[in-house]
Amino acid sequence: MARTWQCVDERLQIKLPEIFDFEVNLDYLTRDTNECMYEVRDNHVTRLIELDNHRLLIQISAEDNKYLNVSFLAGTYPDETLLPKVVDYVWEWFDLDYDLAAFYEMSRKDPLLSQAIEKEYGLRLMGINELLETLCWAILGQQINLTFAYTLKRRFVETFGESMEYEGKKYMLFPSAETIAGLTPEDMADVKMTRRKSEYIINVARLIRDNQLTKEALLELDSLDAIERELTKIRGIGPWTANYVSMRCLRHPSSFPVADVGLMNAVKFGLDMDRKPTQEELLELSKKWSGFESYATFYLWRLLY
DNA sequence: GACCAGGGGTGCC
DNA sequence: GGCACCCATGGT
Repeated sequence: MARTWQCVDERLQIKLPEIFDFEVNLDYLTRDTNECMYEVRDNHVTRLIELDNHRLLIQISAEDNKYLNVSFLAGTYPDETLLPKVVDYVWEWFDLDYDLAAFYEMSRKDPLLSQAIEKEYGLRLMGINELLETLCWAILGQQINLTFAYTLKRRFVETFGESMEYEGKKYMLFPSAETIAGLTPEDMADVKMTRRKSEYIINVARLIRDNQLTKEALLELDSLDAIERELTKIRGIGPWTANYVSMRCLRHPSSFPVADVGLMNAVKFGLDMDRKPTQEELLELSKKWSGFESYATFYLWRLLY
């Protein structure tokens, strides 16, 4: 979709696609109060990003769900040449390319998805633009409850990430591949993730630092199977993590983390079952969602909130 | 104090 | 290739 935007008084105004609800998306962003990568307050979201070695503190709000407005805080208004990249960043983060109408049309035939859509109308699959951050988040979150996962991420980011202060608040950048690649599991002991996870994360950071693993190369692959094969070669990345990453970062439409406990619980809740569905049952269900599995998963997760 | 958590590796057969 | 077992800590 064409990206229509303009710059007015040092503020970017980005034209939104037809189906979009900013408040619903902000609700998603506040799913855990311990989130450390951005701050949601007074109907806007503020975060620190880095583009071409420039740090920008951006604040995003919406205008009638017709435009997103992006302003730059702390004197970080960039050179004009960087503005299109800010638009790209925001566009990707909010997944504004996705054809929500097509997903909704498919979902209306499915009672389970229909209830999720009614609850979350206008939600887009809020992503994680950086491959390293997505992989670290997925790995550290394996097999622990989400609340604890957010605590681990916060400790990790606050210990090893850089930040910018503005009006008494600290805005964090995720630690760089170089930084993480230089760590040892001992360095990460205070973060209190398992030693194994520390090893996985350091290894992934080294692959990314050395350009052996890039988002661009993964995006070149022609199928979800190929992405899964490539990612699961890496220690600590199994089918769940590969699908999670392809969903949140690579934006593949058909990612489906079948082993996901949250997804199982959501389906159990949505179908009023007295037990969690098995992976086989989930796969059977997902046949109806072919081509839309990523959004189906994302919307179903929201049933639990 | 048990049971579970947005899994994955390893070793055994 | 399927299965049991381990990781290891915190939330409920």
